[in-house]
Amino acid sequence: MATGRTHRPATRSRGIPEATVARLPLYLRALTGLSERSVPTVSSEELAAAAGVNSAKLRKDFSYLGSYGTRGVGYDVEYLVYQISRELGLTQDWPVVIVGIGNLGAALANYGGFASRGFRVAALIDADPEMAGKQIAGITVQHSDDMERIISDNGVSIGVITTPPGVAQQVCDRLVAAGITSILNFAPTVLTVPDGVDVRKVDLSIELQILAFHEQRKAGEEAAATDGAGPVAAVRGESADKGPDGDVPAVMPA
Amino acid sequence: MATGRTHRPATRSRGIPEATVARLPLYLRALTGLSERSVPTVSSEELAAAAGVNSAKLRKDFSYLGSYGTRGVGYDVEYLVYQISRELGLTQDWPVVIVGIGNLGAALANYGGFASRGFRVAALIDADPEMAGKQIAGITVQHSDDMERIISDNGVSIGVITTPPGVAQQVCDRLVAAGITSILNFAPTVLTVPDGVDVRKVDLSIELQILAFHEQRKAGEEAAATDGAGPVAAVRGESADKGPDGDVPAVMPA
DNA sequence: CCATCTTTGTGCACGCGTTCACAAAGACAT
DNA sequence: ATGTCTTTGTGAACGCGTGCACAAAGATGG
Repeated sequence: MATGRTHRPATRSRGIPEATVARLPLYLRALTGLSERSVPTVSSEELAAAAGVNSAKLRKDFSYLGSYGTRGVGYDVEYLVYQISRELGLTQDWPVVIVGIGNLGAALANYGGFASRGFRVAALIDADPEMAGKQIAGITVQHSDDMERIISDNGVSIGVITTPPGVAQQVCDRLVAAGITSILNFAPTVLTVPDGVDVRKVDLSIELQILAFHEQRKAGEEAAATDGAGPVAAVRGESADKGPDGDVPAVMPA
Repeated sequence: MATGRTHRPATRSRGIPEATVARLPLYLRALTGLSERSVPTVSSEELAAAAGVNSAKLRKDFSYLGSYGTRGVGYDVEYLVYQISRELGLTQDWPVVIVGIGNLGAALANYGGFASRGFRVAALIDADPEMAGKQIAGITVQHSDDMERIISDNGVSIGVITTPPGVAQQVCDRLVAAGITSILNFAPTVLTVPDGVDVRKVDLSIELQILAFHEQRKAGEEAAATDGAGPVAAVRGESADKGPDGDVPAVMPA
């Protein structure tokens, strides 16, 4: 049962709760904005509003990092920017490889937010020989045959997977074997990795489906309020063309 | 003062916990795979493995939907696909607009996963007059002047924002005013919306920063284990708790 | 029909995360 | 120095999510 974990078992990294870690980048972004406007200090209330969270939560989050505030005044913006950056490991440079240079991979390569804060796209890798040699965002695409060498030579530890789902696990395995220990997965697949490797997934389809759920609920409530007749009347008409996959009529067994 | 919750206050939609809703798409994907391979039934253990979750959790999740399993046998794949699809509102068609047709917006427009299950890109909208009229993924880009009409005419209730952060809030406001009630936000900004509007955000930069945190932690532990001369060498003084006083090096990550 | 075996559905306990509420700490004015 | 005022840092309560462990339910075979 060497099954890799997909989800971190709440390791409680170093006393800093996972939920707090996930919010630190949010605070950092808000603080950077203040820093650019030369705001010297900020209260937990103000910063919380800017980050869209509860102020008590923010204070508790910061308390895990240490006592960096001054009572009666607030937090020193520059100092806090530095402390959070350091805590997140952004004072060093993280080389990143992107594997799978389709539309999404190319978009990410061009995405400014990548380079902005401690991350540097060290290489773009694709399995298509046609792609190799092409320039994207000023970076030459390399063939996946050289994956291991590229990762080793550049000391890369973070990989981004933007391949089709069919090859994602296979790519993942090679990345891990080559020394990658953190993966950001855009492919709609459950990746299995050994212990010690972190995987975070970004799944557009899932996000949309969650929105659809709430949207449906809203429509249902609204309809129930206006009238009992059905909002979802023609729901299952749908019919015809349907999927490349064996999408089925889905009969109702008892 | 404007309401504007960014985070849903755990509405507990209709007895179905939010955490469960977030996992339903995962189950649905695994089930679709089984369906394509004509697997008739599946046990909670098998399906949980395929979805990368705990089997008890999966059973509990399904219990919120009803008692759809058969003890001693498992779950009927087709039936479950239908039930989950219905619960998520995927038996109807959801028209979606994408606003901001840069690299990312174009990538999403081309993304197959969009159309695959209940979602249809009804329109691509951009503020640049140069973009208007161009064809992307077989869809003609329209100018943002027509945003309200497009949304109204097509009965769109879900919007995707892939604009630069500077205009995201403004675009969001217009979308909401035009009738959009669910937003998927890719811009690195905290969006403020009225009650009744759902926002989910996808933030590449934040995901990377979370990975960096864990990566740094791993490097630190490793270095501590192998003693002093770790691979990352000059990560930082780290050890002692810095100067408690305002001795601030304060780096400025642009 | 009864025994056995498999698998679901769930009661229960536990831990994490969130929020409230307030005492302690420091700034600032007099 | 002293009092007042602001804001932090945190103890404590609460609710949600998770996972264990098991009884109930149904299939299956004799």
